[in-house]
Amino acid sequence: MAQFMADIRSSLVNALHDALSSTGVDLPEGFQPGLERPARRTHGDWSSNAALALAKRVGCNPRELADALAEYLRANLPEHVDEVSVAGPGFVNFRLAPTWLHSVVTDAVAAGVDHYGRHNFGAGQTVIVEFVSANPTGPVHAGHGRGAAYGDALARLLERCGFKVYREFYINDRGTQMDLYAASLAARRDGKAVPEEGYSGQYIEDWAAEMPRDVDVRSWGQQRALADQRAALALLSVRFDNWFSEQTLLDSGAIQQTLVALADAGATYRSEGALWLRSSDYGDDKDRVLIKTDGEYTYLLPDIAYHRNKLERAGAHGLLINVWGADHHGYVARMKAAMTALGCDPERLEVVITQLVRLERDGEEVRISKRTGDLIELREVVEEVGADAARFAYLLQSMDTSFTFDLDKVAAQVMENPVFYVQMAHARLCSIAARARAEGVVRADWRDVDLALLSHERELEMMRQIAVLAEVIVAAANERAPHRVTVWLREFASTVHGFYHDCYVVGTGIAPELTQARLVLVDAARIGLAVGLETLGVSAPEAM
RNA sequence: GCCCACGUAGCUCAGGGGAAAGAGCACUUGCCUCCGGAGCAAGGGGUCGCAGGUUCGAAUCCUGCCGUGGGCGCCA
Repeated sequence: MAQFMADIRSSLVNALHDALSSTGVDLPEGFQPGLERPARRTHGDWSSNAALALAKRVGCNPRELADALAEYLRANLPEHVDEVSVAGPGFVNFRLAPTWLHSVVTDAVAAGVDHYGRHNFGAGQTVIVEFVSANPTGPVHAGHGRGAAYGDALARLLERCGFKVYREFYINDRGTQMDLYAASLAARRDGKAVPEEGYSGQYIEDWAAEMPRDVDVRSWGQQRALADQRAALALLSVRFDNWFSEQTLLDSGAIQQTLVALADAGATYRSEGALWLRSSDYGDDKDRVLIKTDGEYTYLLPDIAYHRNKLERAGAHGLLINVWGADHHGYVARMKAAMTALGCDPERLEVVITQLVRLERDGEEVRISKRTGDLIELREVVEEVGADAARFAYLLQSMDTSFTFDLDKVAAQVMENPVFYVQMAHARLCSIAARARAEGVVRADWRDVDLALLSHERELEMMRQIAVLAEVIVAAANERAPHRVTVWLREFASTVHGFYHDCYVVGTGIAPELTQARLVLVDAARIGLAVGLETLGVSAPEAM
């Protein structure tokens, strides 16, 4: 599996190193020959720009250097390499032997869905991924869905890379917004107008109507909102390991301890009746208030205490990843400043900003507005389009782009909807295997099957892409970019449909040995699709 | 005004130092004796926002400008 990929890669890098030293090039400190997959297959399976990068230093023509490297490499062919060539301005291209692809297939089949594309470079490291963290003052809306799908997919990717991951939701269950929320609920229950700056929206009416008379409004309202959020997120298959209450930080004294720690660090001062954090000493634009003149904490102070708590739980080498909406980006500098003031490495806190979501229905924009109360709830979105389609749509693009979620298109169970295209590819592979069973084909052990029979371009392409998946998972995890997996899935599904169309597996005209080889390939491809879908948290149905 | 992200095909978006710019949708045209046609194949469609710079090489990195969205609270 990934083991093999690492091996082919390092074997090529080592070979390039040897070739370079044979030419007597004196290499810059720590030089690593570049090795990448060429955009065009005609350029080979792997390509190195080492000659281009070093030509100037050596003082010769890049082609000449590339020729010298290629000559050495041809005389000392690394394993699985069929051909070494020089092309373009001075690229050294490697073409691999089919044996390489055969091991890709057997690795995938041997590893299965649970182990293929699994890596262990994260072993021993804890990551706390905090996401959604909506206020407990109402339902989660469609915009939260993006953070929810993203946070969970990122967690899954990190888990596949060996990290110990905690999914965490921070509950702002105290402060001004909670007061306003409780006041709004009480007002509507009593048939009065909601207070100024209060919460309106239909859900306030509904919840106020179902609220018993003799309850603590705050507490009841909070439980009501949390239950609703939890249920809506569960509909999207997002579950948290920890729902962390801000109130517990007050109860445990953690906030007081944080104040003391900040004061000890000389990072606070009193001015104009408030307590300030010297955040501008630590990279923020300005200083920030921690305790208001009325004695109440700002949002920031408990949140600093919370991050301190998380760092402690994550351990010495632990990492915190926060997923915040674009409307919170201005908050990043002050939180990092606070972490720095407390003497911890700000690098251990990573904040991913997700750009906002635009909703469309029938090509018309649907406003996600809290003020008017006509927000589209996440629950509505999931109920309308389904959890799989919603997640796939949320994870289709980079989090850096604000994207348009078209409810009609995402809901459509048709080919133009990528999630069905990908799931269909998986179902088709399953149906081939089922067909083989129904036809009474006895599957040989994959170790006894001659994979050299797989020579159709569709088959070769499938094998190459299965190999790429293992790298895609690493890149997606390291770049915090689950959409890389989504992109791979779409491309791979396209190859699978092509294979399905061109390469029959069972049938009267198919040689039994070829059927066997293709059944193994079908299994490997099915595993690839299932692994990709699993890292996104999208189901891989056997039939549709 | 300052800060962040984005600007790539008609639309939604990949690619984020390398070789001739990609996908899906939409449009045009082919393909069902046979594992599900919910599919496959072919075609048209681009000054990669604009202008400089760095580099052997820039859609990609840097600077400025223009445009879009978001932020700039003792709200969260």
